[in-house]
Amino acid sequence: MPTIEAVPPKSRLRRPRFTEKFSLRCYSSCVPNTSASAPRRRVTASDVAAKAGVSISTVSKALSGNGTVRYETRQRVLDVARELKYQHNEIAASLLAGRTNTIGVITSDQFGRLTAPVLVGATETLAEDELALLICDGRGDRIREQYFVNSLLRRRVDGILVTGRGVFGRDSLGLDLPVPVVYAMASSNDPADASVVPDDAAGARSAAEHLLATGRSKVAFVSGRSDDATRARLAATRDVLAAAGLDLAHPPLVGQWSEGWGRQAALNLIRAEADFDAVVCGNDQIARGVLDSLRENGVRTPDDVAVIGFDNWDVMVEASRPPLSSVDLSLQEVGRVAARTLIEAIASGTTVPGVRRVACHLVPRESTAPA
Amino acid sequence: MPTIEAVPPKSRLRRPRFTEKFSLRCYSSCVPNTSASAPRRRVTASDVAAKAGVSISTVSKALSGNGTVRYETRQRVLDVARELKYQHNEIAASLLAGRTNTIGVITSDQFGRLTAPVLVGATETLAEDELALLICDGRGDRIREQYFVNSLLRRRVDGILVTGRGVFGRDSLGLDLPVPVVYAMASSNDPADASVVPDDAAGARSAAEHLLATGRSKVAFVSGRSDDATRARLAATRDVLAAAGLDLAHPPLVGQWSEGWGRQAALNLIRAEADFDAVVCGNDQIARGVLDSLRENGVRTPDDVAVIGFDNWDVMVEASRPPLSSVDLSLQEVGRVAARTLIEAIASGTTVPGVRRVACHLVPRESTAPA
DNA sequence: TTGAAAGCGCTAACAT
DNA sequence: ATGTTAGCGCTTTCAA
Repeated sequence: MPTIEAVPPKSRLRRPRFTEKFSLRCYSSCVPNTSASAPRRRVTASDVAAKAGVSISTVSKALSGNGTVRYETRQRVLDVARELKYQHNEIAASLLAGRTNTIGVITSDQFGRLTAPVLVGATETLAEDELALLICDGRGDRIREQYFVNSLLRRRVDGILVTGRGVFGRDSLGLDLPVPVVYAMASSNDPADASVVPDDAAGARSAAEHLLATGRSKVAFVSGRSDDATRARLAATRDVLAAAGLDLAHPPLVGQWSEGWGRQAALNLIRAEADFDAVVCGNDQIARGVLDSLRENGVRTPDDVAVIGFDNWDVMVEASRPPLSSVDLSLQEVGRVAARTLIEAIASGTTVPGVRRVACHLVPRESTAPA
Repeated sequence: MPTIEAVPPKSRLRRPRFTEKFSLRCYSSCVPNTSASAPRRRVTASDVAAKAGVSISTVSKALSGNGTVRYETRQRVLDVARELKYQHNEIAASLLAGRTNTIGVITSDQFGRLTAPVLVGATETLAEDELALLICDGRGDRIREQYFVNSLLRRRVDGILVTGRGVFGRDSLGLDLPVPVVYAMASSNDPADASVVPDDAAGARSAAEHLLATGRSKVAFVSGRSDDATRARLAATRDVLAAAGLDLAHPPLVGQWSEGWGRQAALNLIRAEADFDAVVCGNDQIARGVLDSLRENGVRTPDDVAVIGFDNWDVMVEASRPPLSSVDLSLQEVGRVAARTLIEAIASGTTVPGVRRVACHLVPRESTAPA
């Protein structure tokens, strides 16, 4: 006979509070919403057991498919569960399993243009494995990050994903964390960490090769503030040119990551009477500025000059005149790879260190059509 | 004497698996990552208790500040906890408290331009109350949404936030959910639900008033595909004009939400030889297209024609020539209000139904400077 | 095939 | 002031 529990639903009027005022902030100091009317009682396995006339453990077995249960019994349990709208309590299960099937994400860039696609890729991959994402916005602030890391660990996440907004190095969250950490679109300065970034250099290489292949040879380079990404792309561009016995048609122009700077840079090139038939730009905004400025100064694209951007940002490439060729950083793929890396680290218990580079791909459009 | 538990750490080599193949999918079918090396054992309150020579409940009291503990005892417990790097297990606490301090978020728009700011505002407000966010990407697909709602409920979230990408109505998630639901930047078709959206009409009104106040009187209207937002803005614009004894200078032009359409629409106005001195645009992209097209056709902004957009999207307003005046939809504030609404609903146990409209604010820039 | 019992890590009455 | 005890909802030996 199953235990029929007639325990009166113990009303929890008051949410337990922590008011830890001492140095060790293990707990959260909590919200002042004490008003609470008792939350609706949820159906538990014991409710199902009672109604189905079996024990709780039989319910567990029937629902999980783990133990051995007679066919009819299982059917009855399933029916009752459905009828009662029973929902498995994953919190309780987590407690026992020592695993929450939850990943913590710390962004440095809220949900910016760079972070968002990474997150989309990651959520997708994690969702396939039924892993949920707990998101925190670290804003690139060490204090906030540390705070959220602790918060995530207290919630017993199985792993942590840190997203950044560039390939440049950032401080490690630390190696002594009890769960694996993977950096996406950011690389940790600590070589023992695992990071996933777009392969900027390869992207720049394919851009330069594309230009050469479509008959250009006098390439100019315009980018935003000098950083790792700009350096890598510039070096790669020069490599490809050098391999063809060429060099840049004009010293690299480095300024802001904006359309305004793109327009200015194009003017500079024109005023300097530089002899160029192609411009590689650090991002799509710069490229668009270059395009506009060239057009307004009587330089035709792609007839006279080819222009290529980075990011393949739909809003920019489509609105450009002509539509802009661009190097897609495959940010969603970066997110997916990071997620898979994390999943594997969790499964294996060890993180394979190092920087993984995800291939970029060139998306040719009219702005680099052969002259 | 405290119970000194010498239980050998039961290694959990295998993650418990569900292979439920029958109709009732209460549980997840799980990931095939069985390889697992045992996750590092975490420090528990009982470890702290043992080392501090007190009982577990004393540890709880000392750490939470709830019971009464002698000063020295508390200090000792705190010291040991810090030394052992004890981290409060919120999963266990949740189980008992019947509350997870976690909110589920279902987006319809991944992390698009509209959803992202809403999310930023919401995360901010929720984080202030130590609430975490579990994010799912519903992609506006009913099946996926339902799936994620169940997933969130199994994880026992305290409430659900649904974000959309417009003020237009959407299907309700249902009213029989055990936790409160709030719709942000989307309004549920069910009047019993709580929704938070930007006050589009008021925004359009302030735009029109701004134009009149700066000496314009012949207003044209260009927007994207006809929807609730467009209708509300158009009606509001007409109201303001009517109140001044005016009407639109040209029938409204409705097309796509793109720069290309903006350029086309401006051409249409010019070719139709419409007599206009201002254009209200449905979003910043359209406005920018209008600006570009006007300039390229010898119409000066703001001298001849004022142009105003919607969204106040930094990338667009700053790159426009001249910088674009725009109605900011206050999306972060929408997110914040939605979060607060949800927090209150959770605290009170009842959701106050209805649509809350958040004020928009006009950001005037050069494109509407007095002629 | 099923159920009783122990326990995941914590909290909260109730003793002492 | 501290400890004992009884759970929260679930899984999982182990016995029956």
